[in-house]
Amino acid sequence: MLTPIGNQPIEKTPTFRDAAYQAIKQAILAGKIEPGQPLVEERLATMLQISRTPVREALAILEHEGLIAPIYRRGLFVCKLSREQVIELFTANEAVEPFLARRAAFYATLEQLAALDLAIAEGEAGVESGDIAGFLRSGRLFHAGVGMAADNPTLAQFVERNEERVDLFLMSYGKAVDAEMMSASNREHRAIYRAIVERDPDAAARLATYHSQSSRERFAALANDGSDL
Amino acid sequence: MLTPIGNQPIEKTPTFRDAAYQAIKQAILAGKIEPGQPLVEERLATMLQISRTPVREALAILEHEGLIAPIYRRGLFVCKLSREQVIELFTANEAVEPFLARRAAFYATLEQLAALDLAIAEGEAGVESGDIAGFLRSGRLFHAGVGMAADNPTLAQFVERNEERVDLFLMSYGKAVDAEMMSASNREHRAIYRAIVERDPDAAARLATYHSQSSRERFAALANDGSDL
DNA sequence: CCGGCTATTATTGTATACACACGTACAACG
DNA sequence: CGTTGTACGTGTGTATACAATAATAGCCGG
Repeated sequence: MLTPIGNQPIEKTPTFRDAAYQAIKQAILAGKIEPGQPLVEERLATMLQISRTPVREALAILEHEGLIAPIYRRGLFVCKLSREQVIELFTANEAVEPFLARRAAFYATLEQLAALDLAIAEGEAGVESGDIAGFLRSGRLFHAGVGMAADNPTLAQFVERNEERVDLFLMSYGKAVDAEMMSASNREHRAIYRAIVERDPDAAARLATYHSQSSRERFAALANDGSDL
Repeated sequence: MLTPIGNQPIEKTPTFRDAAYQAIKQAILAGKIEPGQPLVEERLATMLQISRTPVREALAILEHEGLIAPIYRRGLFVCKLSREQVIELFTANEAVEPFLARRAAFYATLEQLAALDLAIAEGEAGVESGDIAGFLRSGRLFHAGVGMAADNPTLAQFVERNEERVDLFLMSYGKAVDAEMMSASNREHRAIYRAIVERDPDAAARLATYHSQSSRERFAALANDGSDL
């Protein structure tokens, strides 16, 4: 929690804006909003039982985050990134994840390790049941967890935002994500987790590098044959 | 410029919100708003000759960026980070800057190199004239320039945002930033620049690592003796 | 049947109005 | 003299009203 003065925690703000931000973001990431369809402010407002004002403020933030984008006086749309933009996001994470994994091996608390374990388990469950959105969510949970364990909220948040945008892309091309890719990703997550548990920073960093790169390569390969990517 | 569909550039949105965002952000970064004093929406609105609505949307974004923070129903204030939070930002940049410098050595165009040169010159001028805000601004320009040259806007923006927040902190303790620190920083910038010009990725990355670390250490040392840090 | 023009509608962008909470000043009271 | 309660002002948080523009439907002519 960010504070104006020093870092003394302040009371949470129960504003409609924050609630709308969370609700809309979750709706987008859960795929409940058809990509390509506009996010109509009035509709969102009535759904959330509030007025357009806080909805607009929430949307302004989501736009700044890069999840949605406006066409002037036409509406806001869920972002459809280009292949190049997605690869850029993968590359960005490549720079950060090894750093985070290394630090996580130093600083992770037992609770944080448990959270990682849980995220991996959820991912494996997602593969079993073929729940792509759930699988992707667990992946975000894992990477965010590593970020938190690395004791650097700034970087953790950065990685999480990138993952969100990538996942949003992958979801709209859900058919392209196959079980083999998902389980490969899970295996790599578990390997990173083990290195962190064993407090082996070099291995954690190395495995994170490998995971980042192969994620990007898996995507690039997929995007090359992909019909409409 | 981010787009909803694919990556076809769209017409710029001439909204008051964007104008307010830029204006307020610049005002904050130029130190024109006394830290500790609240940002009163009505005042900002009358200054910019617009209503509170777009001002509020701009402020919501700035809050999300971490430049300002609210106290519920009391107002928005320019963030005063703690020493730990600033070090966290330095650490975050440490993870990213070598990566960017390395890539910049590969991808930088001549125009981008010229921009870097200009930024460094501006920094040296800032040291001469003792213009701390100008010096800091040129530093942001340099780092943002390396980010752009590295052909990864996502990472570039991340570094720039972190720099902004750090600089905001340094400005409020302006007296603590002495000429020796500034010129050391400039020297390191120029060294990185040279490595990029010579297309030497390893040297660029190494020098960027050194620069990031010594920046953090300079700050930490300063924050340790500093009277009221 | 189809293309172009106009009227209507829908939705954004902005302004204004209202409600509520917090801070302050001052008075009443112990 | 200190404390408490209350009235008032300031400013946020939210709702509503208005303006401008792009999409759409209807209409007419070919």
